[in-house]
Amino acid sequence: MSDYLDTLNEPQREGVVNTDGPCMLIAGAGSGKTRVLTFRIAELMRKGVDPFSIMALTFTNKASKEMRERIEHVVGHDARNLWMGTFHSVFSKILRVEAQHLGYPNNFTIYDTDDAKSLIRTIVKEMGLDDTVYKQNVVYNRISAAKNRLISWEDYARNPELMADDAANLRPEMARIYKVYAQRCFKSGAMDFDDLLFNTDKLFKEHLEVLNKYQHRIRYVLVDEFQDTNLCQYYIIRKLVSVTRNICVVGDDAQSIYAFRGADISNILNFERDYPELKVIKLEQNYRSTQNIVQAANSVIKRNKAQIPKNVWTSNEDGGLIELIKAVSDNEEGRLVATSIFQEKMQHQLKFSDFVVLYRTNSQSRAIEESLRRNNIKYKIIGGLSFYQRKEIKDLLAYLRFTLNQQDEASFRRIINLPKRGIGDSTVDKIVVAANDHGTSIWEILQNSTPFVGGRSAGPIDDFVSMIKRFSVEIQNKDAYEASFEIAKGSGLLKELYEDKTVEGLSRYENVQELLNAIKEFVDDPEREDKTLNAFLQEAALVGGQDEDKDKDPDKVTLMTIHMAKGLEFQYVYMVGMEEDLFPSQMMLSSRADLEEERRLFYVAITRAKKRLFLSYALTRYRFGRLKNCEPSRFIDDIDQSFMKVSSKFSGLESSPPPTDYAKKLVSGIKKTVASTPIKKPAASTAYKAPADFKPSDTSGLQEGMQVEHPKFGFGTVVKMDFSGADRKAKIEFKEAGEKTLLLSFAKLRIVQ
DNA sequence: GATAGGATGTTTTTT
DNA sequence: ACATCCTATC
Repeated sequence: MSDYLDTLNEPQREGVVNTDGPCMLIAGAGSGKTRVLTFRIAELMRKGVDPFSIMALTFTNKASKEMRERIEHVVGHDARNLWMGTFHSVFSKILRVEAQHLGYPNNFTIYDTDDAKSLIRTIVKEMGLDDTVYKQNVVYNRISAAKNRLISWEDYARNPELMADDAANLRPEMARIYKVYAQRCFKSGAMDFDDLLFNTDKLFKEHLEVLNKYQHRIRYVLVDEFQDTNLCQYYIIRKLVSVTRNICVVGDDAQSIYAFRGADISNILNFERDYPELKVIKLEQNYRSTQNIVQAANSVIKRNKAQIPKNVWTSNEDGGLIELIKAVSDNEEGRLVATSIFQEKMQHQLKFSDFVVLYRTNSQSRAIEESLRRNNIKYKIIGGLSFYQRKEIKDLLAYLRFTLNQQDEASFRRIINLPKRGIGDSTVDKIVVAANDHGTSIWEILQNSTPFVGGRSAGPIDDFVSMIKRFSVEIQNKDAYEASFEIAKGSGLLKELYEDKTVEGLSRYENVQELLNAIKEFVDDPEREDKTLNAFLQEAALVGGQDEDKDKDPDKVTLMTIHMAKGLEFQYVYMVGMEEDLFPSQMMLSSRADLEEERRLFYVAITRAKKRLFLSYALTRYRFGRLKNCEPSRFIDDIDQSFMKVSSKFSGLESSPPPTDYAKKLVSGIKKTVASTPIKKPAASTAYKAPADFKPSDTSGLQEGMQVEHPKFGFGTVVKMDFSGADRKAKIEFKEAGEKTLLLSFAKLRIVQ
């Protein structure tokens, strides 16, 4: 534990050793900032600082988990006593203890973005407003931005600037929606993600004795990815450290890519104003990338105006030049990337896992996936829906939440008619309106619903109420797992999913089982103190549920958006879709600030690469179902051209080029015209006749990319194998019948090749 | 009150 | 292209 200082360079060492007073570490890409942060915490503990008085805040669960592990590696078991976690989880823990000061119950519910948006939608409808003007996304973002800037609904309504802005944008009722939304959340005993921070600030502002308690309890605060903090987060930490002034923030203004969700880069740019005695340390040596990559990245970022001057350098080798790949179409782009990956892998004896394909938008993954599949290159996609966002999971969680908190309107709306029990939307609206009119709660109305709803609904409502009451008893008498299991059964959710024998239904059933397993694991975890269902729900709400990588084959090419790649590194990086309007996104062209954020995003993409970087663009691309002509991105020109070369072997102009997709499209277009009547899919599936000698093959060795024949659907290609559940599934793209997901234990498949 | 088919609106993402 | 949401219909 004593020798870690020897492994650091001078600025890193300074960042570790100067533990007291305000400190800002400006950490260039690949400069080892996480190491500094972990060693700094270790150093504090070595000096005898109680881990209970150190708070380390991150933005993602992944980052906090990683940091905790690294610290534990250095200081051992004591690390678990640190206040360490995401902003949201750390402050929701404080709020759970102090909720009563704000008039909230201790078991308040946490609304995720979906819950919040659907509540907003019902409110907009209820107020009789035009939901094409007051779109849920627009309203949500507006309210969220207000909370991030510490503007309460009261402040909002009396802020002339905001009101004028809303009036100018023809949405004058925004302030009223904010007000109703805030009140409804409060009445529901619920906080959305922004409330967790907004209310923490409110708590500290309005209850100085509480603030004082935490100011003395927490002596050191460290913030990772400081460039991503919003005003609200900054105010909270500033209040917390105002006694000790022991605040250390780490960040890189060049990698600030989250302004769209409230991150305020001025926090980092103006930090010194609040702390004149600030010690600024710059970590400028890059240990990750080659000379060419580091310098190319520098040449890009220097085109931005708003930034802290720094000089990122490396002593690494020059490395290969950055290659530019031109393609005729998005499909050809995919193919060229796949070919290049294959060649580079062979030539340099690399693993698939050394490669990443980055894109600006998720929709770009399709063309890439297809070509990787065709070339038998294994890949995985990071991102998309997380476990806790699936409908069936949210449904069961809503039952659990409502059983614990019967004021929760969002959960109530979700489960009242699920499974179908004859209580429709109009009845639900009547109940909610009655509760609001009488100044009472939904639950009160439900228990005596006859005066408010049509006679037909009264019976089912009574049944619902007694069911929830039964569940409440279960929760008091049983542990979280057993109670949840009873609720899943008793509500009819499990039964309904069990009876759905489609592949999707099966996987939904398995997902619910998996949720129950997670609760069991939670209950059985000997390290956990609070094993209540409430604690589980709080945690579940705050983990994005990045599905753990328990993949048995880790050697795969990674596909993801640039945003997801932040903080990661790969030997080879393919940045695809380098086209105007796509990257930079057309929506980011309106202001200089937006374009600069987009350029920082490009900077992040470049600096993920350790050895080689490839950029590619296509001249045509399908977007929103139409073929579009594209121009190369201006960002390509942002790179100092001395670090680049245009790839000639892939330019499609060589002697025997494979037929381009463009050419294929022409051909298929001609065929279509000749056939003149487009064949409808159902007609096609009946047209196929299985040969008389059809014999199903043994499918135990079935793999992605294999060609198969099905007695009903005809010929197809295996697109994806799914081993996650008890039953193996295969997603197959049939030539005539389209894409189907089949259970291998049932499906009769003949392997063609 | 349930359901099927038409209109609609599409960045990025965490909590 | 595609998913989601709303509306017309049973």
